[in-house]
Amino acid sequence: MPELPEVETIVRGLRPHLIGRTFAEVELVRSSVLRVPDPVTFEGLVQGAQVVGVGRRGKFIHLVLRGGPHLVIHLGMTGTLTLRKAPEPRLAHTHLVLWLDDGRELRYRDPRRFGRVLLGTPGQLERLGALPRLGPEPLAPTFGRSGFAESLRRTTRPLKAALLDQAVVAGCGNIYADEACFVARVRPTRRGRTLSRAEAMRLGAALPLVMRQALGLRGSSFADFRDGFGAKGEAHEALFVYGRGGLPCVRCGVTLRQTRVGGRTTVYCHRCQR
DNA sequence: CCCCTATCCTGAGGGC
DNA sequence: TGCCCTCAGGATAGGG
Repeated sequence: MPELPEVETIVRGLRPHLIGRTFAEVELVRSSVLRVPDPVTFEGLVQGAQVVGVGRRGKFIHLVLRGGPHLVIHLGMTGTLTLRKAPEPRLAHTHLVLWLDDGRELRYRDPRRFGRVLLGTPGQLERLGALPRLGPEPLAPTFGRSGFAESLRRTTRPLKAALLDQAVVAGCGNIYADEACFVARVRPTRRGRTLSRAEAMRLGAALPLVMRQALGLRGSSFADFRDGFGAKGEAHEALFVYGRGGLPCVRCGVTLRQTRVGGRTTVYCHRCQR
């Protein structure tokens, strides 16, 4: 499941390879991955367009095209965006192939199809309501002053549900929500309202910390995540709680508890986290 | 307004 | 060996 560190790994890897390149050919294999008006316009606008920027907002990848439109890609659960030499075999569930002017292909693949592709200027996409409202960026230097900690203290939802809400904080998913709660020593089941100022501040510090750590290890690869060249990350080997229900807490040794919060599997240490 | 649940989708893994 | 069942979860629609 690509979250912020995984998406940022892809963006940083692809950027120097894509900037300045032109999309020579567009192959839209499964047009239902497009969530914008019509496939014909899509192909017309993307074909021949030059990439002038590669960025990220939350879990959305933005390929900025000359003239203003953004090709926006969300990877959902199982999406990958990889650069390949044309003759390399194409995996099943490859929904979109963009041929570059240097003989390589940018391939968008997503077996579970929770991802999507958008195209439009930022203004157009906003008017269409195609992009959700996104909260502050955990890696931004201003994150500490973004009001994130305060917004946690205003909700009656469980912490876990608030952390997964992209309007509260951009880019957090199931892995790093659990990891941040562990580092901040707060139970993900706690209602936001019940947090002390100190606990909310600890979460505000923990989230950028766990994400920077994961980014340094090029993301967590369980089943699906691959970087822009098909390689796995190593961050999953350094996780404290995610995927470790029933195993001993790395801090105190007690058995980690696994439960469901906000419809998601949630793992925490009932001794370290209060 | 806010919160919660069901839904989309495929592949992996367990049980028999 | 193969079949069936369950489970994984990001975002969103719709109900309470």
